[in-house]
Amino acid sequence: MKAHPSINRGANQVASALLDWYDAHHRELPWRVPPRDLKLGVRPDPYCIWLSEVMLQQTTVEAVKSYFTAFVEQWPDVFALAAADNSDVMRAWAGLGYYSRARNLKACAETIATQYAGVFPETEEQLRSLPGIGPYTAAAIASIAFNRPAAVVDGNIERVISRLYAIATPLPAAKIEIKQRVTEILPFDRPGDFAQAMMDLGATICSPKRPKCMLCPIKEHCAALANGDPEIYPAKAAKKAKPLRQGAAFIAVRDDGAILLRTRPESGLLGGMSEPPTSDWNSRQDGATTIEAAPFAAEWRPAGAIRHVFTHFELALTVWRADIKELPAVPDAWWSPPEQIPGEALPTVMKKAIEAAIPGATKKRPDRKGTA
DNA sequence: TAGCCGTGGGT
DNA sequence: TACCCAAGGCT
Repeated sequence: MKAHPSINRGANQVASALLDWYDAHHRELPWRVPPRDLKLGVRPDPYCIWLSEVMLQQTTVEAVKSYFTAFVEQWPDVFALAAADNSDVMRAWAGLGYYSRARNLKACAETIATQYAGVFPETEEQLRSLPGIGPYTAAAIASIAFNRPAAVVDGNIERVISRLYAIATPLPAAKIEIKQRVTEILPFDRPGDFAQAMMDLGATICSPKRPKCMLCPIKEHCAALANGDPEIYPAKAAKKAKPLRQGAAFIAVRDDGAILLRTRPESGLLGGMSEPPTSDWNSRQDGATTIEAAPFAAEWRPAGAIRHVFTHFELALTVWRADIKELPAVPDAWWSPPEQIPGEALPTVMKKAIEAAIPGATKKRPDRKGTA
């Protein structure tokens, strides 16, 4: 048999050992076709691979599972998703975070349906041109869905490779060298399984803290382990402190328990999601008087305070409540009845604010008549 | 290039 | 508690 096309023998040994480990120890995931089924000729559904990869961007596997299952059930293929209402997609995505992903997901589905006749392109270059698909996701879809030899580099693989070769250059500058190393050891017969094997290894063995090196299938090749301290890789630049922003949220409650909601602007923080009226989040440092930002005059009463940590700042919201009898006209807002509130496109921070004023209001609960 | 963009779980 | 981190993309 001809030698493997990889450049050096050590690289071949890494890929071979990793694939053997993957065959025996891979994770079972709702969107994954396991190696035993691939060998029987089962092909992954590109729609499911794409959907899962977008959901998994900066998001844990455990958080994604239930969302993925719900999405596939509600929208079984790219045509169904392309035909969906934007508001339904945002509601289904609520709680998963990074909401531009949901907007790009819908836009991508529409492009695939109309410009690609519902068939996903197979090359990295074509995939990369679609909304919400960057370098990582394009390579992941090309390799996992279409078994093309693409160099997949995510956070797991950055960690595995930087340890394997003891790369001292801090991220993100090290990404170029890391991608080159992945390209060198990429096995051309099973690129999809190789990418998933690297990610499983990073998630279960080559973890950020206290890696389980004794269980690692490629420990014999690991320069960081040989040097004595794998945990110091990957090197990263220092992080900046998060500023604190303050504001107020106004929970207007109708006689029947409905609350007033509005839609946030399409772009920016929590873009396109729903919320109770809020002040701006930098107007004053004293939350006690932000009542001036209320959407209309009423008997606003203090109803608590919440804090929420975003990626680049922390937010402290003073929550106000008013029980409304004569309904004021508020442009671009609507009254959401109690049974609809749990299904609204409410980000977690807004659910916290509502809960502060009306405990239990955002929780889904079984029908009382049916569970007596 | 670096800031913006969520959330929940682990330590 | 405070910090880190997760199958990143966009501007």
